[in-house]
Order: sequence, then structure tokens, then C-alpha cells
Amino acid sequence: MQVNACMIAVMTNENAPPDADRVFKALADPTRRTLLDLLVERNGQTLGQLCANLAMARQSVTQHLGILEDAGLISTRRRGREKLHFINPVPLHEVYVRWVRKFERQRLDLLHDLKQDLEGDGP
Amino acid sequence: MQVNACMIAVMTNENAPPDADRVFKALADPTRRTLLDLLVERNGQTLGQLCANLAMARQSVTQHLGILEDAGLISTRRRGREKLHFINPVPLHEVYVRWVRKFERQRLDLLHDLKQDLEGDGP
DNA sequence: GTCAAGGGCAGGCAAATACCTGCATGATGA
DNA sequence: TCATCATGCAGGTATTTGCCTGCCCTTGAC
Repeated sequence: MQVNACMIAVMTNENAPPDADRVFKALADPTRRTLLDLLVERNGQTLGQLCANLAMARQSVTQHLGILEDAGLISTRRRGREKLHFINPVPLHEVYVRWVRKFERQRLDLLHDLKQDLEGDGP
Repeated sequence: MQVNACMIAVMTNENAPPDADRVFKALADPTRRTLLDLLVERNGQTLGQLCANLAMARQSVTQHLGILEDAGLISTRRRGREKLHFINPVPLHEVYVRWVRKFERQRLDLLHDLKQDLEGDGP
């Protein structure tokens, strides 16, 4: 695989402010999560290809893709009259680092306490 | 710390269907994320205590807490006339396991490809 | 050039959302 | 008991959201 400008932009997160709010709002819709799933299956699909799986007007899919792009979760590239869509895993990772980890700490503490308690209740 | 019925419910996720949609929708609002942050800081706060940090009518905060509880992100317990709110990290972990990880794979692949490419371009 | 394919843009509409006010209810303490 | 504190419940409204239809622009094949 060749590294191109698009991938560099993806890795460095150039054209997407790491706005947690946009990322969460983008992920809040099932249609948009389906779109991301479709792109995980096969990256670089066109609008038309994505529409084929969605039982929805093309324009609605365009709106959803726009929201995903604003959140930085996908990036696009034009090839002739087609528009290709690529997934961008970076914002989700940043949300994980900044957001999910602190809850993970609480979860592990709970597990620890539970384990301690169960051991204390042994015979 | 003593393990009680509430904690067991939290760990086993009794009263909360692991509905990814509700979790994402619940996390999509900044007020609700602030509420979770407040509970991470100090667990077991009452409605009134949480309201004190939020420049918003009490009833609105109640609504937000209800949505968080429906998503299984918090659980509550009554103490006299007060209602205590506890954070529940389990649904967020499930969302991470089911959702963030597959993107993490894509991210690491991108990093790998980028590394390979940069090494290939060396002197 | 001509024409179909792929996509963009604008406007509209119904439902969901995020606030609010007003009043009712149960618990606490003098 | 009775006043007060913490919370619940029932609407009400303005904004946002998700979907649509209709029309226009570019691209590629002939």
C-alpha cells in the first residue's frame, strides 16, 4: 500500500478539529454507525455504493456523510465524477484516550473491590 | 469499601440492556457528559449537588439524568428524601469493546503502513 | 455535441430534543 | 403538626434533526 497525501492528512488529523462533541453527536445516529461499518468492511466506497445498502434517499446519505466528515471520522477524495469515502480512526481514538479511559479506571476499581470482597467472604 | 447490591447490579449490568444506541445518544449531549464528569470526580452525588454546577433548571437536569440512567451509564439509590447517583462504567466499556476496537485495528494498520513507507524512503 | 451517471444545493416537513414554568408529593426537623 | 427541603410529574415552546422532493452542475461514454 502506498502512503499518499490523504493518508497523511488522516494520520495528522489536519482538516478536523478534535471536537469531542461532534464525534459523539456523529456516532449518536444508527445510520451513521452503519455507514462507518460499511466503510470498515470496504474502505473507499462511493456515495452511490453506500446508498445501495441503506434504503434511504441519496441526499439523506449525503447529509449523514457530511456530519461524519465534519466530525473527522471520514475523509473524502474525488476521482473523476465519483467521490470516495475513507474512514479515519484517529478522532475515535482521541475520544477513547480522553474520555473512556477514566471510566475504565472506575471499572477496574470496582472489579478490584468486588474481588477483595468475595475473597473476604470465603470459607 | 463494601460491596453491596447496587454494585453487584452495576457489575452484572442487571437493569440496563446494553443498547449501544442509547449509550451513544446519551453521550451526545455536553451537559450529560459534564454530569458524568462530576460523578467521576465524586461519586454518589444528589440531584441538588449536581444542579449546583450546571446553570440550568433542576427539572432539566433530572431529564438528563434519566437519559443517562436509561442508557445504563448511571444507577441511583434513594437515601431518605435524597436520590444518590452512581456512575456505571460497564456500558461504556462494552461500547469500547464492540465499537472502538475495530477502528483501532484500522488505525494501527495505517501507522504500520506509514512507518513502512517512511523507512522505504530513507537514504 | 449529446446524454446518462454521479453528485451538489435549496427548501420543506414531521418528529425528537432541550430547555422552561407550575404544581404535587414524600421526608425531615422544630 | 407543620413548615421546609429534595424531588417527581405534567404540560409548553423553540430549536435541532432526519428525512424527503425538486432542480442544477460536472464527468465520462458514445
